[in-house]
Amino acid sequence: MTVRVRIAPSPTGNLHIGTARTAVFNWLYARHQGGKFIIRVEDTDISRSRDEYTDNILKGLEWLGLNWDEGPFFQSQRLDLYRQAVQTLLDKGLAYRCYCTPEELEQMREAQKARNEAPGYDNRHRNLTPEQRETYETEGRKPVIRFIIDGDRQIFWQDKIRGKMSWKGSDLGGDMVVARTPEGDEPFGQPLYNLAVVVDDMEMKITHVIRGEDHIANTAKQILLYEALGGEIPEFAHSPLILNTEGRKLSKRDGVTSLDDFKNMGFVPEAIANYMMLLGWTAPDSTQEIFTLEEAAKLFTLDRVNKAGAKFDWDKLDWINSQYLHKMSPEILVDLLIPYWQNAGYEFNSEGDRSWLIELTGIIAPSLTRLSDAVAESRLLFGDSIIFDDKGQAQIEQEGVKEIFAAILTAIADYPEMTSEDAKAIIQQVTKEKKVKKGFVMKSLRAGLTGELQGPDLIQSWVLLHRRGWDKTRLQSTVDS
RNA sequence: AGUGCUGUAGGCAAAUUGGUUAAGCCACCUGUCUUUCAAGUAGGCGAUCGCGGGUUCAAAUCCCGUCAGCACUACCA
Repeated sequence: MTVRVRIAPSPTGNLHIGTARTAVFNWLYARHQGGKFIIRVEDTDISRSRDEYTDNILKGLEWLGLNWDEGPFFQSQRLDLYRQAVQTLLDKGLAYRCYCTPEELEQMREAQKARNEAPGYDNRHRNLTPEQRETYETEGRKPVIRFIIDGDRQIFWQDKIRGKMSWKGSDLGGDMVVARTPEGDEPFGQPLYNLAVVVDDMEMKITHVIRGEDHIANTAKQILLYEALGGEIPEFAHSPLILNTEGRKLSKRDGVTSLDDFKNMGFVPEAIANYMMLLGWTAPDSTQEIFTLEEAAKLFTLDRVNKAGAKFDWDKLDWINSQYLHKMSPEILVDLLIPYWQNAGYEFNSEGDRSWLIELTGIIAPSLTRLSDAVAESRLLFGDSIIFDDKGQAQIEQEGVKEIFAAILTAIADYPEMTSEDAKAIIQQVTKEKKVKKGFVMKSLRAGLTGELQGPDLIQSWVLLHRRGWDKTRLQSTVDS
């Protein structure tokens, strides 16, 4: 039997980080098993679904590296299938028309709440007489279709992550709505989520449903639907949720939750995918944490997925991201950095200055945590002028600094092309000549060159500045001041 | 309110399924390197395994009880 799993996003917003994590787990499982990873867009709620979100979700999954084998399929194009299923349920007497109005239902729930009871439908229209039905029809009331849930039924399944699960029918909130109120003259309206999911999973021969634990209650309802429709019940695996710092389910309200947000903050897809898989899963040897999707796929099994929810930890994500940035070659990293520099308005030509930019990338790479850090890390190395911070300013105002700079300016005139060795030699020479400590020269030079007292390696920075003639303009401005 | 799930250091987590001082990573602290910072490297601090009983020579692991957190209870997905 070939394993077939799916990710079923709903296009009611941009790709959410929780959806991305579920997608990662599904992808890893499919690849580990040599199975198929399928995408199905659950857009049955037409009022909330939008094409731009679908686009965003698909692009996001692609960007993460989660290539799929089938789809994307769209539920909105498969409505007939669901309608047939609803009709089947009706024909078999497993579903019925409920004429309750939203107001009546609301009243019922409030009454239940007042009595301190769990809210749920009381199945009041399950056994309507033909006369009652006729009355409602003539009143012009349009029915929803409800699927009968046997309160005495005990539903079991063996969850691949949580083990034995058990649910009682009477705790499912009453007979469930599977089709909405019809808009026009149809016999029933838009089929709903739980039904569509089951119909699709049956039809697409999904073997393993891997999803978040917020779907546990749905599972019991869906199993009943599988039985009613005569489908083979797949395996279920409910992963823990991603929690915010307060320990609640991460939601849009927490601000940064869409994959785009993470992308814009300077995280690379490899790092995000890596962190996502670590949220709940541990490799067999339990010590390795840096994995590409392909590496993890070789080791991924559901029984090593943890059951407890995991709080999202920015520090850890940052660290993982830095690991990827640090081992990336400058030739590749530079292309990721260029947009940030452009955005910052730095002075360069992405083609003409490419080799210079690659060199710059090599210098600042070790200090990058996020791509966006490149702006601050390289700020001191762009432009013919500089801005001094307090410490830098204090340094160049010290006795003898201008003379040192003048000597250096004289020296570099002899070096149209200056190497690191040349730079060191110049420093050595000036130190001797001015009879000062080498540390003083270095510190002053750093201040005169970058305006600050700390930053990337001084020699390398200088060589870089020299190649664009900015060391001369910068030092000269101090000498002239 | 019901139902379900979960509970190991600040965070992520492991523990060959009862057996020596409860792994590892992030964060934090320190040394080292670089005459700067970061990175790297070496080391360190931090947990009476939610709590209370019980079984046992031995329990994070088994049993009973208890508490807490979260999720779900839509004509959303």
